[in-house]
Amino acid sequence: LKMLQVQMQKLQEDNRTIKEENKTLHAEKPKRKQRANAHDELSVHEETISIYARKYGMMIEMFPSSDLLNKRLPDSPTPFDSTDRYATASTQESAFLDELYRHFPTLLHKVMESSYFSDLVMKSIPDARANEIKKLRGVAGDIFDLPSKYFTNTSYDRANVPEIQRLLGVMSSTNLAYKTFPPVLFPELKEDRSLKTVFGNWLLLARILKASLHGITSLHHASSGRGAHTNSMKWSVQQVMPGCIAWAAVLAIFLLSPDTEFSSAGIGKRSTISYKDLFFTYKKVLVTKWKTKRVVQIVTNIDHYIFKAAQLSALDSAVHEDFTNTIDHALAALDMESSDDGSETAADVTGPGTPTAA
DNA sequence: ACATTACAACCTGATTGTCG
DNA sequence: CGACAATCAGGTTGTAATGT
Repeated sequence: LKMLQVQMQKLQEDNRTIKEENKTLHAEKPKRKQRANAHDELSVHEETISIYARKYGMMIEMFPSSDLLNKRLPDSPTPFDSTDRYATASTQESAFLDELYRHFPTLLHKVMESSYFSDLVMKSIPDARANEIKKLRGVAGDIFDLPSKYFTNTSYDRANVPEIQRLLGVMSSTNLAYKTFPPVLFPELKEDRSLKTVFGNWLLLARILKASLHGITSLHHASSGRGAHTNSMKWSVQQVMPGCIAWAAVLAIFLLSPDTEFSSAGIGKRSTISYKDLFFTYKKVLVTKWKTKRVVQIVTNIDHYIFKAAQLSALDSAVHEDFTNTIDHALAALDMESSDDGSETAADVTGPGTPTAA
């Protein structure tokens, strides 16, 4: 009897502590309810924010830091496309905010300091990206002109495929040293230390962007006009921006890498590639060189491939490529016409603006 | 120190929605 | 209705917290 009493006492004690614990747990639960209420107030904007966040993640910034999203726009911000954007940490932040506030419509500006906004943006970006990656994996074979089996199975041993090693400039599968500017970014895979021709393989980048913006079927035949809205319609995109070219370059490398998933932290688990750093570097190069002849040329090519060629009548892909070659050559000949504002930054005006071979 | 559980991030297949 | 893309729900995987 004594033993039972002792046991009973102990059980009661346990029960009390459990009840206490339960109380604190319940005390924390209402927070979620409150959040749900706050959610209701702001939820009118949910869809709008989500759409713009998805676009933002692809066209502007792949890896925004969540605390910067809540900052107020400075009175006289550094313009997002200013060449001295990257001069100091504070100009970078200022330009980031300038770009952020230009991207999201004025209607949303008052909501942008809430954590509801940043949470939603931070959730939407990887979500949208996963969607694009899935689409791209299906057509990666066509994009790279390689067997599609390399890409459809995420854990295919890409590290040991010689063609892919060549694209990434990796010598052996054991020594995994990835470059910031791998050969795949250069025309005819010819690396150029001075970076004069970087992003010169515009066709690859254009294919990636076209598949993402106009749907994967747009790669093979001109859209027949029916079907659901594509990203480009929902976002009303008419031209490419530095951010999305960098986005395409990063995704090209990711698709070739042995990584099986694209973490939102921006580091490849297997490859240890820092996609975040790559994106930052690529965007920086593109923003600071945006007005140079070479970059203007590349951007014009990409814009034509994605936005002009898409509207022309149905052509099968072989004819289609001949056609883009023609455009390419014509543009190379006309060169100056494509950059009517003409102002080039001091650096990188050398070189005869050779046409990029396709 | 190791095993287990809980949870979040991500991917995928299935479903839903939209257009001509 | 057919074709297509967006979205949802469920499964998988990696990881931090917790238990043994």
